[in-house]
This record gives sequence, C-alpha cells and structure tokens, in this order.
Amino acid sequence: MNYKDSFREYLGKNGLKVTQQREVILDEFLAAGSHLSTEELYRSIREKYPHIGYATVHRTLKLLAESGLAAPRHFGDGHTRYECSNEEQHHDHLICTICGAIIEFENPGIERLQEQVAAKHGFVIEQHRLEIYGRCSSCLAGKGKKEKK
Amino acid sequence: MNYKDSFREYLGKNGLKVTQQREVILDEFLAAGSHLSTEELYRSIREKYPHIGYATVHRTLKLLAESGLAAPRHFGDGHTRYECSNEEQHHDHLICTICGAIIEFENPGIERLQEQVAAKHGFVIEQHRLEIYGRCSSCLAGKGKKEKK
DNA sequence: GTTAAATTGAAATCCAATTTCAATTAGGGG
DNA sequence: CCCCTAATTGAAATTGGATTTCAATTTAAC
Repeated sequence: MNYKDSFREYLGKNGLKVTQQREVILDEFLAAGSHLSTEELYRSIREKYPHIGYATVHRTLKLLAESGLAAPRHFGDGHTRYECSNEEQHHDHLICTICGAIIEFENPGIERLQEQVAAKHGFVIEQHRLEIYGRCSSCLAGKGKKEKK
Repeated sequence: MNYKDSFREYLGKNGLKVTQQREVILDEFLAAGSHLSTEELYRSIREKYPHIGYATVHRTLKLLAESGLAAPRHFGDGHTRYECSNEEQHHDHLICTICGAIIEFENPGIERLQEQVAAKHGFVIEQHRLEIYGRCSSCLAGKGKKEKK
C-alpha cells in the first residue's frame, strides 16, 4: 500500500477527513527532499497553493507523524524537521555544520553495542537518537561549494 | 586548577568581571546534581539568594558553556540542561521515559564505529550526540517508584 | 577615590510551536 | 442530490522557553 492510501486509511480509522489540503501536503512532503522544516515545506507549498495556511501544514505534519508515515527530528537549529519513515530499518544522521547537509546512515554494529550498554544498566530501549556533527566531504574539499543542503 | 579558578581565568582573559552572582551560580551549579535546567538551577539558587535573577543564571550558564566548564544538552522536554564537563572522556546518555532519570555512559566501541561511519562518508567529526530513551531498571521493577530524577 | 566598562534584574521581546474561533468543507444519512 | 453534523481550515492570537533591553549598580583598573 502506498503513502496516500496509508494516510487515508489512518484518517478513516480515526474519524478524520480526507481533505484537499491534506492530500496536497502529503504529496509535497513526499516530493520534497526529506528533512524539511515546517516552515520550508510551507514556503514550498505556498508557491503552488497560496490558499493553504501554515497552521494546516503544521497540523498535517503532526498527523503524518502520528500515523507513522513521518518522523520529527531536531538537529539543533531550532526547527522541527520531518522525514519519511519509509525504511523499515532505523537510521541515524551525519549533519554538516558548514552547509547543513544531512546524510543518513545505518550501522547495526552501533545498534548492537547500544543494546549491550542498555542491558548493562538494566535498561529497556524504546528508541534512540544518534547525531554526528562535523564537516562533509564537499565542504572539506572545495570550501565555498555552499551546498544549501 | 579547580573550577572556580578556571572560571576566573576565563573571565579575566576575556575582559569580563568576577561578580558575586557568578561565583554563587558556579558554586550552586557544581553542588547541584548535573543535568539541571536553567529553571531548576534558578529555583534552587533563589532559596538562598533571592536577589539573583533568572536572566543572570541564564547568562552565567551560557558563560560556563563558552568557557568549556559546562555543556548544554537537550533531552526533548523543551528545556536546555547543563552538565559539568569534568570528565576528559566524552559520554552519552540513557534517559528514562518514565521517571526522567538520566544515566551517563561511555563506550569506546561505539565511538570507534562512529569514526568508521564518518570516514566512509568523507566526514570529519566535530562532535556527536547519542541518546538512548527507554525504561530504567527501577521503573521496570517497582512501577511507581516515581523517582523524580 | 574616580571612572569607564561590565553586570544585573525586571520587564520586554523574540520566535517557533500551538491554539483559538468563526467560516468552510467532508461525507454519511436520507 | 440535499441535509446536517462533526471535522477542518486559516488568520490571528497565545504559549513558553530563550534572549535582549535598559536604567541602576558594581567591578576593577588607574
């Protein structure tokens, strides 16, 4: 089942309605690269659909998160960003402190060690967050390539 | 050199002044357990020193962070928390989603794997943040032990 | 002691997130 | 297809922690 159907199903099961705005916002969310902030997605949508308000974008992103189709992230710039929860596998992030690029990665070895650490403290893991901040290869090579993410 | 002297040295080198408030706030910050929010530290200080304002606590914590004596953390409850940067070794956190307890841990193996991941992407690490959220042993055992951190 | 520069603290401001509320829309029932 | 009620929308207002403003005060160099 695709994203649109999943979202419609979630809405239906919860007595919520399928609206034009929600459809548009989901489409644009999927079309835009991941890790967009509410503000960025709103600006992007406003170009084609000037009648859609910021509050609706905000609320729809929260709905997507509740439905499990999107996941909120915080990378320290004060803006909540959302990414698609497409992959079944958990992933973490490399964030460039120069250009803001965000690279996803997976590492089962790290996950395994985390489980060991948790077990040692009698902890049961619900979720985790690993963010590595530094300089990406582009910024290290030609400084000034100013990739805007 | 102890914390107080380190802080005084930092202040001196930067043309800043050693004030009673800054001394008190550093003392209380060191005395209180780590991971206190600005608000929590302010409340704690206010009992003994009602004349010290929130803004001063806030500014002093930022100064401590700039001087390298404290490090700001964000654990998702919307409050900035500060911890002592005493240990030379980097550490990460286990956070209980029930009682809010925060446990520090170190794991060189995880650090090593992070370096490998970064290298694979041509990334140079500046810092990282690993937070593991879950249920601590106390909360798993006697539910209701309501440890308030 | 004098004095300029730094600091303080109460209040104001900032700003993203969130909520309010009147007008509009979805969609089940008839 | 129309009605009707609950859900939704969007502009504006509100929230809340972080930060700044600014007049009064304090530090510390001279």
